[in-house]
Amino acid sequence: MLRISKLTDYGIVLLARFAQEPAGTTLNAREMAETTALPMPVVSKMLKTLAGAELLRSQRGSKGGYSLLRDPADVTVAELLEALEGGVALMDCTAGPGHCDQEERCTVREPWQRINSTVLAALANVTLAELVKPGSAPLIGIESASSAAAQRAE
Amino acid sequence: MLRISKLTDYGIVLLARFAQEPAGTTLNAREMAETTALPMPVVSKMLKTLAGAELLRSQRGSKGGYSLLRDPADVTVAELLEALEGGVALMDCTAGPGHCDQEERCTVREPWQRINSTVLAALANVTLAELVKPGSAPLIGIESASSAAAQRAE
DNA sequence: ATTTACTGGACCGATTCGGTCCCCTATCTT
DNA sequence: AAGATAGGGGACCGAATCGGTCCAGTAAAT
Ligand code: FES
Ligand code: FES
Repeated sequence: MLRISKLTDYGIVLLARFAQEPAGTTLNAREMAETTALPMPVVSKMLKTLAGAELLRSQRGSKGGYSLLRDPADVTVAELLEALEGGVALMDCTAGPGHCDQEERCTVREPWQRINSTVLAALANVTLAELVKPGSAPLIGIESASSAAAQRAE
Repeated sequence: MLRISKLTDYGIVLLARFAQEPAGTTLNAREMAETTALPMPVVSKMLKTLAGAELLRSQRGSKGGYSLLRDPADVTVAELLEALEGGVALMDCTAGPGHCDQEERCTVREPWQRINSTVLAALANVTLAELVKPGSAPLIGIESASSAAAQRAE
């Protein structure tokens, strides 16, 4: 259904939570679980993943926790998906040659590549900072696109 | 991994196959299986689905088969995904209220809606006809988006 | 009546998803 | 040094989805 996984969403929620704090704030898993009302094991798991992706810095031991490693304005949603879901490829075929055994016959392959690029571009154009601050939404081509779609619908 | 299912892809390949023929051409499941080199049961299943979605007209009996019901230039990729995968909702939460039990707390919900709209718009801007004819690719904002992403990457 | 071909749905193995648990190691506090 | 705290790594599990097959039924042409 063209959906990203719930876990990934949770991961992003967590990251957004960090982005709301002053830069460098350290929060531990328990605190995160409380403020997001998510089950502790899930929070822990996702934080680990995010740390592994070099998005969070982890600090062990008592008084430990996680802190945001990068400027929220520099982290794109595309990157997050990359880190949490291992890449954005609308279909196996899009990921590169060798994934589909009928790449020759297939006439739709190349157009899909372009579509995939478009989607990726859309995701790369939104940053973590923009996820936190509502209001200004500099999403590319959304008006032109939706109006075009509206025209088409007539 | 933000991917559409293989079956869906196959369905689109089949549809594209029809779009290449003169309008109204009737092809049966066996023929489709041959020209696409896909296993017959799969082809059959997807054709049924497509017929159910009112994209193909089905004709039973001997000399029967399927034929394209709509003008390829009027069918958008977004529609296809809608029909084959039951909607485009990046995450459960995006599909509407009541899917996620923390809609209140969640600060990322609304921004995601916009992102979802953007992706949807991108998909709604490509028609079946454009999938078949390569070359001209009027994908929205792809240059502006990729250049914006490039700027960001610096 | 026979043959062709779509229809509807059951069904199955394999993978992924969502989520939990446990043991280990690092660090801070006292 | 001892104890408490907190992350790291990974196994693990049930449930849902995915990819694909199969078959009994029905409509149409000849
Ligand atoms: S390349 Fe895989 S279906 Fe087109
Ligand atoms: S509304 Fe479901 S996670 Fe934000």
